[in-house]
Parts: sequence; structure tokens; C-alpha cells
Amino acid sequence: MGRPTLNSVAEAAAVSRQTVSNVINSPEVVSPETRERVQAAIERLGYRPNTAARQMRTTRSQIIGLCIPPSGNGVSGVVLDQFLHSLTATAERYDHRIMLFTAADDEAETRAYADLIASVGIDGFVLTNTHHDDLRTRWLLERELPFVTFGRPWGAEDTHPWVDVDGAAGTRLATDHLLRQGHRRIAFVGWPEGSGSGDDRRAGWAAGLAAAGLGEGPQAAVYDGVEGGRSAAVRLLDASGPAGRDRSASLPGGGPAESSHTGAPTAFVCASDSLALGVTAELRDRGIRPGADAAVIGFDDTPTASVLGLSSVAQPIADVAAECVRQLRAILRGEAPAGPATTLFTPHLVLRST
Amino acid sequence: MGRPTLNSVAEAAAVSRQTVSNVINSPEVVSPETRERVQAAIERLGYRPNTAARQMRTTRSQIIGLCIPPSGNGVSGVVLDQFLHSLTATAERYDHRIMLFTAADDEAETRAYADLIASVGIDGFVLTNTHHDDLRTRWLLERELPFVTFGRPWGAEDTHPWVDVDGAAGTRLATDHLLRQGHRRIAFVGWPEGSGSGDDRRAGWAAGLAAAGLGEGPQAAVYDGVEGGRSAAVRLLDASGPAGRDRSASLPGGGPAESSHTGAPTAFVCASDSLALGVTAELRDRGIRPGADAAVIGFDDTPTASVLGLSSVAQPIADVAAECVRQLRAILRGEAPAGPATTLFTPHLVLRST
DNA sequence: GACCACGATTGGATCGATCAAACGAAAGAA
DNA sequence: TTCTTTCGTTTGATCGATCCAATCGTGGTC
Repeated sequence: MGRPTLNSVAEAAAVSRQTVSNVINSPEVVSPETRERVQAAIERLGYRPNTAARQMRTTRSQIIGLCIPPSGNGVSGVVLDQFLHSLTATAERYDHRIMLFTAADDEAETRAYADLIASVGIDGFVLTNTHHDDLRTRWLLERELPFVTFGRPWGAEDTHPWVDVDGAAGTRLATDHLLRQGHRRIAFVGWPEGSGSGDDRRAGWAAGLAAAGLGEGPQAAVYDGVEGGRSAAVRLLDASGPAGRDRSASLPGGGPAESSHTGAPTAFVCASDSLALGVTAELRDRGIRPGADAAVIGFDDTPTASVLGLSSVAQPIADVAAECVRQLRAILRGEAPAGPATTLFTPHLVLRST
Repeated sequence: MGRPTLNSVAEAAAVSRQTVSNVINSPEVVSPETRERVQAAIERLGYRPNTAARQMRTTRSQIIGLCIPPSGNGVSGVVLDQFLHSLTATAERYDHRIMLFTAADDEAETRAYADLIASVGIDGFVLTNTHHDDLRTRWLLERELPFVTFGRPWGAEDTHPWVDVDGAAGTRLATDHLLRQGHRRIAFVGWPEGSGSGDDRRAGWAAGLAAAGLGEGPQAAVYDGVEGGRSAAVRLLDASGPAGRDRSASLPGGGPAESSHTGAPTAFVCASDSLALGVTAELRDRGIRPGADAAVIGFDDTPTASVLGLSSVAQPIADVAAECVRQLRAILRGEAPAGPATTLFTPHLVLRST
């Protein structure tokens, strides 16, 4: 009739509840013969332990919470789909489940934490979009609740476990690639200072130029979006000489290093694909062909970049998600190392025509 | 000490467990004075009912399952982010939660259903990407399990509740718009016959042409993707006269109706944004300017379309998700109407430069 | 042969809620 | 007054698992 329970399995195998429970949770304490008999009964009846009942005794729900942002991020914004899939798949491997919730702002999110812990008994959280002076991590730390963030604790080094992608390494890859292509006037198009990942990405580009002995390069800071990218391109192209159509510098081994600060940039490293698209559009409008006369590299490798043949820095999102789950699991099992675990993944460059 | 329970609240309010429970679940049976006293105690202690304990008695988890596809859908594919956010937000309003799971294929998905129902006690499911002869819906129907699909039961009319967007209405909107613009040779770029939504979208375009007395228009069926769109454009443009640069037909009130089958198409209604992008690219390569010499309209209004200024048919994804939750809730509360509830939303046209 | 140690298994209590039925007190009917 | 009805509230049992302490059986030791 009803779903099989621990008791019905016990009857079927002619043992007690507890023995069945042991077969499931600590098989080593059960003798091999009994274990097999019980296993057979479990499979024959199709028994699955009831998590609600289990949770009542253990106070563990095996559920991980994830706050899903109000979307509308457009082209930019981490590709949530991929992150979610990997997060869910990895969680399943470890017998955990992902539960979603929403919150209008950080303060509401902390209220949601309290709620979900009290009612659902959620074991821990994965946070995304960490930022300077993050209310949420502070709240969780104060209460010593288990969580892992996708994003470093900007401004509060290693106060909690995190997983992130090395944005600086990404822009460095892009810059080095452009340098190898012969570009010397390489501009950076990014966001206003203050955002952790934005500054991080800028730093990689700057380091690349510095390592090549090119000193500081031209840059523009704008708000994210295609229009932002376009206006940044306008500013950068107009700031220096009318070298827009000058192709010499884009030829391999071309432009002289000492002239790196004169003339318009021939290459653009961008903090996001949206910005890169804006730059590309402005270049086209000026008769400068991206990919031939100038190079543009975006960040995030969004579907849009792929479709348009825009080179971009790709983040290993699936790896990040999987690592978040692994770290959280370690914490929940009390296997946490001395300090908070931290993992920094290196992105890779996806080269396309543009 | 520990979290407040029904008992501790009862003590604090000097009543019994059950009275507190009644205040929460059926306030009308409790006298106003007691009710307020208990309410005060609940708030003072910050009590939240434990869902696991509740679930044990009621056999209801208040959890809705959603299988998250293996992503990698690229530009096309429903914008999952928006769907998820709306789904979660609406579920929360009704005191339900969304739990994610993965499955490699339909068969694995049914196994996941069984698992989640037996272990977690999930109340119902929301399915996406329904298709002809869907194993999953059949499985769920056989077991009389509660579920709602985003997508019609293609080929099996109204066998279960569903919510969908009227694709035919969308392509009809697009076609009518193009007709008003004076286009007469309007082609359709879609997928091979057999996919429910693909055929649906084609039908809207055909109906639009028929209503304008233009008979059958040119069409191409290819697999989804930018390259598919490009090859479709090649085929459509090469099939008829070398009218590629002939702008007459694209001028309002232009082309004569009787010549609708001669000359290259001047407008393209596409089954997806990816296809539309492919068409656009091919047009550009031939020196035909999309937006000026020819018109292209995509489907789904993906971020890519928005960024590139591509006109597209936009689906009210958030509404769809909300309606899925509402229908499922009605079923779970036993408020189901005579037949399965079905809701068809009408998409709208987002006009942009191209 | 009696005793002890130890591994395998069992039975009772429990987690926190709801169900179902009993209960007492006040109000209405005989 | 007495019986019945109604309303508000309380009490005991229960959902299905795990915790904990007790028990059983077996073999080794003196």
C-alpha cells in the first residue's frame, strides 16, 4: 500500500528497524550476510529513506540554498544557467539538493536566510555577486552559519571560504595575446573604480602592459552596457591622434613600442562582453573593421559573444559551481581546514574572428 | 536555547500546542483574544513552523520540483533566468519552494521524479520543453501526480494542464507588421517539421500571408543556430531572381502583390533569434543592409537580439512562470476545474532598428 | 565450567508538527 | 431544572527516521 518505510523493509528482511538504518548509514557495523539480505529487501521494495523524518532526528536537511537574483542582467551577468546546472548536478552527487529563493536586496536576503533555516532547516548557502562591505556575509559570519561565496570577500581578505575566477589573469591573457599579435596601443574599457571584479580585471591588463615595458595605457571607465562601451570607444578614439585607419600598428611585429601613448588604440580589452560589443559597434561606424583593423576582446564569453564571433575571456563557471558545493560539503561535514578554504580558477581565452 | 517550537510558544502563551497550531492553520476556530495572545508570543519568540515536522503529518512538503536542462542552449533556448526568478518568487508568495534537479534525458527525469517524491516528498513538478510523445508527461499522468508544463502537450490535446505562449500569434504579429511596412515577399526560416513550437510558428506566418491574399510564401527549414540561419538565407536568396539589391519591394506600399513569388524575399520571419542572426549575417555579406534593404525578425527576444538591435517576438516568460505556479497550486489544493487548466499567452513584438 | 569481552542486533524514546477525538463551559431548547 | 448543542480548547496518538542503552549470542580465558 503506502510507500515502504524502514519498518516495512525490516519486516521483509526479518530484522529490526535499526539494522536497516545501519545498512544505509553505517554499513560497516552490520555483518555481511545481514547487510546483503537487507539490501535485497530495500531494492525489492524500492525503499527510499524519507528525508523529512531523517531531518527531524539529525537536524540536517541536506538542502543548500541559493538566492536567485532579479535577472534582467542582459548580456553581462554571469551565465546563471550553467552555474545552476553544475551546482545542482554536483549537489546531487553528494546527496544534497538545491533550493531557490529570492530577495529584493541584501537585507531582505539575510531575512530569507533566517526564515529558511528556521522553517526548512537549510544546511548552508551559496552566495553570488559578493561586493565590498557585504551585509550578507557579515550576517552569516556573525551567526557562524555555513556558506561559500562565488566571489572573493572584496576588502575583507579570507574571512570566509570562497571560490572565484582570477579576473586579472583573464585580462592578462587577453593583453598578452594582443601584444603577441603586435598591438602596442592597447586600451582598457572597464567600470568605475570600486567594484572588486572590475578593478581586478583592470589590474591584469595594466600588469600585462607593464610587463611589456609599455607603461600605463589608455583606459576609460563607464557603466556596463553596450552604450557605455560605445561612449568609451568614442572617448578613447578621439583622445589621441586621428590614427583610426592606421593599420600599421595592428600588423604583427608592427607598431614601435615608444609610440605606445600616441595615436588611437588598436586593441581593446574590455571588462564585459556588453562593453566589447559597444566598442565594436563604434569601430564599425568609423569604418574601422574589428578583427582586421583593430582587435576587441570581451569578458564572460556570453552566448552573444559566441554568436557574433567576438573573442572573450571565458570563466570556468561549471568548475566554480562544483567547487562551491565541494567546499560547502566539507564545512558541513566538519572537515573544514584551519583557515577558510579558497579556490581561484584561471579563465581562458576564447579566440574568434573579431 | 534551541529554536522555538510549537510547545515553547504554547507555554509562553499559556495555551496548548494545538491552539497554537490552530492560530497558524485555521485562525477562525480560535477566539480573538487567544489568537492575539498567541500571535504575540509567536512574534516575540520569532517562531517559524518546522516544515519537516509538518510534512511528516500532512505528507505535503510544499516543494515544487524543476528539472534544469543541461544548458549549453546558446542564444536560443528559453531565457531560464527570468523563468526561474518568476517561478521562485511566485512560489514564495504561496508558501511553496522550488527545488532543482538534473537529468540527462527524459527517462532519467522520470526516475528523478520517483526518487524525489519518495525521499523528499515533492508535491508536484513544473516541466519545460515538452515535445511530441513526451515520456515524462505520460509517466506522471499514469501515476496521477500533480504537474504543469510550460509548453503544450503537442499531439495529445489537453491531456494535462499546461501554460504556453502562442507562437503562431507571435509570427503572425511579425508577418502583419512586415506587411504593413509594404513587404510582399516575406520568407519564413524555421526548423524541420515535427517540432511542436516550430510548426506552430510557421503556421502563424503562413496564416498572415494567406490573410493578405498572398498565398504560400518562400520558406526554409534548417536546424537551429546561426549557421543554419545563414544557409537558409543562402537558399532563399539564390532560389529566386537576383533581386537582392532591389529595394522597391521594401518601400511601404511597394511591391505588387501578384509578384509575391518572384524575386528574392525582402523580409524574413525567423523561428529563433539564432536563425535571425544567421540571416542577418548573410544579408550583410551580400551588401543587403538589414533594416534598410531588408527586414529580419527573430523570436525569443534574447539579450543578443536586444544588444544587436534585432527586432524579435518577445515571450512573457515571467507571466508564464507565475501561471505555472498558480495552476499547480490549484491542483495541489484540489481546486482543479473539470478539465485540465490551460493558459495561452500572447507574445508581443519588440521592434528595433534591424 | 563459569566469567567476561565484544560484535551484532534489538527496543524504547524522541524530533515537532497535525489529526482525531475528548473535554469543559456557556448558551439554547424542552 | 435538565438535557442538548455549540464553541473553544486540550489530550493522546502518530508520521518515519535516528539516538541511545540494553540485550543476545559467541568465543576466548582462567
